Formats: sequence, C-alpha cells, structure tokens
Amino acid sequence: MNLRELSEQLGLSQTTVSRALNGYPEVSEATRLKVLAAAEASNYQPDARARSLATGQAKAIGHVIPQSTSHEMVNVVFADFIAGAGETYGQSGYDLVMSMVSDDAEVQTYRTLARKRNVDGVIVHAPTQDDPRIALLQELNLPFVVHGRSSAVRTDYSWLDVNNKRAIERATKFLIDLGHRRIALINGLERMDFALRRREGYVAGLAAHEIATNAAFMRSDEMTEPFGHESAGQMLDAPAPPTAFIASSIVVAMGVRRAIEERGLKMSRDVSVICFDDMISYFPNGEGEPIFTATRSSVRDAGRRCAEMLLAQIENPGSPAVQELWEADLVVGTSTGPAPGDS
Amino acid sequence: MNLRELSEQLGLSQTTVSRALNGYPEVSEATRLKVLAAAEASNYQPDARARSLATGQAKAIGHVIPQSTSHEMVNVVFADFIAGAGETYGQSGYDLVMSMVSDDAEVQTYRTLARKRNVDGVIVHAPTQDDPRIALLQELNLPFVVHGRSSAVRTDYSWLDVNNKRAIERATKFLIDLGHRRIALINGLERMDFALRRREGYVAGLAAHEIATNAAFMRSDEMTEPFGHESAGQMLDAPAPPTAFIASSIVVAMGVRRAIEERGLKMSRDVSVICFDDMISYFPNGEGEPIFTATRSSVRDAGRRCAEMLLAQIENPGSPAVQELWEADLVVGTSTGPAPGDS
DNA sequence: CGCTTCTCCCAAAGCGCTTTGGATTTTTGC
DNA sequence: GCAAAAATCCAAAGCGCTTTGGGAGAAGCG
Repeated sequence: MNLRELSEQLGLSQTTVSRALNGYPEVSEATRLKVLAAAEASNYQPDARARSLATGQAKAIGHVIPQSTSHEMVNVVFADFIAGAGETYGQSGYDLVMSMVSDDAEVQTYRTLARKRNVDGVIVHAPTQDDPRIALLQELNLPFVVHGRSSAVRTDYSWLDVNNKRAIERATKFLIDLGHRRIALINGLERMDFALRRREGYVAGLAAHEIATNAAFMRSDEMTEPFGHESAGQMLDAPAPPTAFIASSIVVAMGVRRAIEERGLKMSRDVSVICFDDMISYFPNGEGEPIFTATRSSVRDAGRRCAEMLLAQIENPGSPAVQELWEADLVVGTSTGPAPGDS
Repeated sequence: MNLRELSEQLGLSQTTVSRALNGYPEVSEATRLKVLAAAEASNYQPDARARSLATGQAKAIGHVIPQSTSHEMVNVVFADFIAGAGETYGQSGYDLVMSMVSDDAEVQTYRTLARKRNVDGVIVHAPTQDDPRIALLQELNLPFVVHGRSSAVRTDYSWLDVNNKRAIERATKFLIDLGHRRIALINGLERMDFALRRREGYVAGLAAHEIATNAAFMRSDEMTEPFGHESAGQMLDAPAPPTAFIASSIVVAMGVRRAIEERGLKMSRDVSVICFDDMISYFPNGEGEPIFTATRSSVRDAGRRCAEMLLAQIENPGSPAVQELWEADLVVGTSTGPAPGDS
C-alpha cells in the first residue's frame, strides 16, 4: 500500500492525503479523519526513502565506530550510551545507523556519510585530545555532538562531557584524607581526552597535598579486566606498594580487586580502591550500598542527552553550539578505608 | 555534486555516467575511465536515498532492541556481536540501523520496518523458546537470520546457534570427572532459548552419572556480576555447599569468584568454576592461559557469520534457509581442579 | 447582488537516482 | 559497397513521496 493506492482508494488526490497525514491545515477535519482511519486500516506507512528524498531529511543519526580501536570503542560503555541515545531517537522518529569502519577509512567515512546523505548528523565517540574529526565535520557542515570533548580544539562545537578532572581530583583527595599517600592511577589510553583529564585531576589532587607523582604508580592502557589485574599485581609486588588505587573504569577495578585478593589482602582494610563508575546496566556497582567507592555518572543518561542536543541542532539549524559539563557524584562504598597504619 | 551536475560537466548523459559508475557493459572503456576519474576528482557519491528508491534496495540491515529487556539485550555480548556483523556489512556496503523500541511496540516496529522499507532484512536477537517474531517476519516476507534459535518453532528459518546443550553437558561431565558431585548452575533468564538449552545440558550431564538435580543448586536471572555473586554466596553459605559452579557468562563468573574469595576460599583448590565464555573483547578470559575453564565460542564471529548469511539470503531471494550449529571449545584454565577430599 | 476572501482540494513539478526502449554511429560479413 | 549486427550513447519514464501554485466553490463584505 503506497500513497497513490491509498489516495485512489479514498477518491482523493495524493496531495490531500499527504497533507492530512502530516497535519497540514489545508485540509478539512472531516477528510483528515477519514484519511487517518483509512491509513490505519491498511497499515499505511510512507516509504522512508521516498519521503527522505522529497524532504531532504534522512531522519537518521550516524555513529561511526573505528574498528582498529574497537577494543576501546565497542567497549563496555558503548552499549549503554547507544541504548540511551536510541531511546531519544526512537521517541523522535529517528533511526540510528552505525558504521563499522577500518581506522584509516574513518575520514573517508564521514565524507561519504555526508555525501550519501543518509544521516542528518553524527555523534562523535571517544575524542582524542586534538581530534581531527571536529574540523572535518565542521567543513562538511554535518551537524554533530561530541561525547566528551577535545581539549586542544579551540573552535566552537557542541559537546557533553563529565568533569573528569574534578571527579578524579576529588577521588584523590578523598583517599588522601583517609591517610593514603601512595596512590596509584590505572588509567585508560591517554590519547583519549577523558583519560588525559583524569590524569590531570589525579596529579592536581596529589599536588594540592604536596605529594610527588610517581611514574611507577601510573599505568595507562585499554580498560580491560586483565589490565587492571596485571597493573595492580605488579605494583603490589614492588617494594613500598600503593595503599590505594584509582581505576578508570569498573571493569579495571574488578581486575584490581582480583590482584588484591589473590595476595591475601582485603579491599578497604589493606588496600583502598576507587573507580570511575559509568553505571553500566549489566555491571551495576552493587545493589544497595555500592561495592566500590566511585565517581559516578550515567553514560546512558549521557547518550540520551547527546541525542537530544543533536536533534535540537538539526531541527534548528544555525543555533549556537551547546556545551554541557556534568559533575560526577562521589559515592562511598565498601572498597575504601583509612590507610593501614604502617603506611 | 550530483549525477546531473557530473554528467553536464562531462558532456554526457546521466544514463551513461550512471552506467559507467555501476559497471554496466554498454559504455566504452575510454569514457568509463573518464567518468571514474571525474567522479573521483569531485568526490561524487550517489545519494543513498535516491539510489535506494530507484533500485528498491535499502542497503541496510535492521537490529531491533527491545528496551525493557535492555539489561538482557544491550548486554555484554551485544556490542561484540554488532562489531562482528558491522564488519561484514561494511565490506558489502550495507549500513546497520538499530531501533530501540519499547517492548510492547516490538511487533509494530517490525511491521513498520517492513513498510517503511528502510532495511532489506533484520537480525533477530535473543530468541525465546517460542518466539513470535519468527512467524511475524515470515508473514511480512522480510529476510531475517536468528542469532540463536527458537526450539519450539517448527517452521524452516535461518539461524546460527552455539550448541549450548552439548557445551554445558561437556562442562558438567568435566566437573564430574574431577570428582565433583555438588555442581551448581548459575544460568541466564530461562525464557531465553539459549538458557533453556544450557539447563538441558546441565541436567543431561548430571543424569548421565546418575546425579539427581537439586533445585537449590540452580539459579536463573539476568547475567550480571552481582547476580553471580549473590547466588554463589547463598549457596556457599548453605550446608553442603556446591564444590563447583557453572556460570552462564564470564560476567556472572566474576561474581561467583568474588563470592568464593570473600569467604577465604580459593578457586580451583576449594571450589571449581566453569563459565561460558563469549570471548568479549574488553573482557578477555586471561591473556595466555585462560583464567576460567570455559566453553568458548566467539560471539563476534557469530555476528560476522550471521551477517553473511543474511546478506546471502537477501542477494539470492528464494534460497533455502540455512542453519548452523557451532560447537563450543572446552578450554581448561586455572579455575578448576579436583573436588576437595571431604566432598 | 457582485466582489473579494477563505476553505478545501488538486495537477504537476520536483528530490536524485536507475533502467527501459530507442536512436545514432561504428563495425562486421558477404 | 551495403545491409545487418554490434557498440555507444541518450531521452524519458519511473521509484513514492512532498510541496508549489493554482482553481473551484462557499462564505463574507459592502
């Protein structure tokens, strides 16, 4: 059933039927009701491609995932971000189209996306400190919102980020207040902007209490469980091990905990752990009381909000760029305690 | 730059340019080269909607994610499945469009997808034992491939599944051979077909050695870490606790391990653990030697293969349905050992 | 009552591509 | 050298929708 058939069946022109369905005022209420009823009855839905071609709007948002960084990208938080964004898209009648591309083809992918016109805008994931995609998208005039931000890019663009620096700085100070002095940071890949900012927060937190940073207490890599395990293990086995760890994700924190417990130590009593908790749905940080003391911010909410921002931008072209900086909560769980006495 | 402009620039008709670009034989090699060069130079890409409208092919595959089951669905394996499928799509020039829908709207979503014609086929995720989506899609005549299968549906349809029953049966026997008799199963939601089959395998494995099942040793829920932790904890605290656990996912197994270690027990020495390992990229089961003894099958490979099957079906309409049943490997790690003596 | 203004509807022109059916030129066969 | 076949190219007709620019007929105005 297409528009022509529906209009013939109703004895009306395609114009009238189209207008009735799309809520234009040039059609009487009586015929509108008739049209709506007929459309409902025959389960009519306009062909997306045809409509899109006629209106110029794709009604779809693109998410580009580079494959080589797929450990980092198709990662633990990604699914939840998408779930949040997808909720918003669904409510507004937008589709979400994902492109998995090899890393070197990424720039070309954005160009192609813009040219093929099958998306109205894109979300930029996992920005690096000086991300070339931002300039590219501005050049292509394709609306976009960055999840995170790119510190070194000085042009005006829309982004939504968590105050990673402040969050980790607070976590660091929290540990210092508990008497810890040897505090380790198990960070994500530091070419990612968020990881860099977290390190800044860590360094700032230490500096505020005149504690020197120690390269042996800082690790940075993809945020997997084994990475947390191995890093913490090595540090714990060294002389003068850390008494506290800050992990960049709950997955990493699980590895840290494993290393601690393997050595017959007890979390909180012997070694404290704080992590950044993205509130991943299938990896909740405990039910009532959190397991890990954590800086917490929902990546799902971030997905929802980024999508809203992008849709607003698409529907009001020329509107100014919007930035949002969310503060993470610091929630206290069972993984932290005062530094052990002999520390 | 669109086709008309490109053809005017070249002094050729749109027909010729279109044919040159799409490799039709009715154009001389000389002009083809000229056209290709010009297209390259001006970065021409055909408008996806227009092409799609003209050809009748959307060049896109749909993945529908019900929101209410999103804990189950936008879950730990989903991201990797998508990554695998997306690879295949990318190579074949297909897009992946995801729809997040509220649970009750799911049926309507498939209808709408079919009517709006913005996908050429869909992947069905997480089938239940008697999944109504299969009949619906057959009725709609929309090509599809099921990841998993729906045991109670007797019609012929394409699916790719892991031999969940055999895998868990082997795991169970493996534990029995090590002397274990009190073996617990921490399963996924048993309205999911895979979970049901895993239970069958577990029961069959026990039955083969004439071990009676014990309801206290069987739990089933969403596969989160806290679920594993809580289930294992309760069982371990009961009189005559299990000496071995079979966990339906590595995430659950992490929770089981935590419960074990919290009680001062040691995995393998005191309590054995086997899990189903989907080889999730950011949650590798150890680097060299696996941490957990596991039945292993790559969900990413499954994504790749499902996508291939679906594309083949779309490109050869009327081809017979294809079924693939993959055997999981049983890899031995450090989480299993002989049953403790007093067992 | 004659004129203008609404109201409601429609024919037709795109949107940018593919593809059918033909036209024109070149090559081939005898 | 000329008809037939092959090789190239093109105009135009869709694909299914939205939207522009009118055109009847009804209602409002003096």
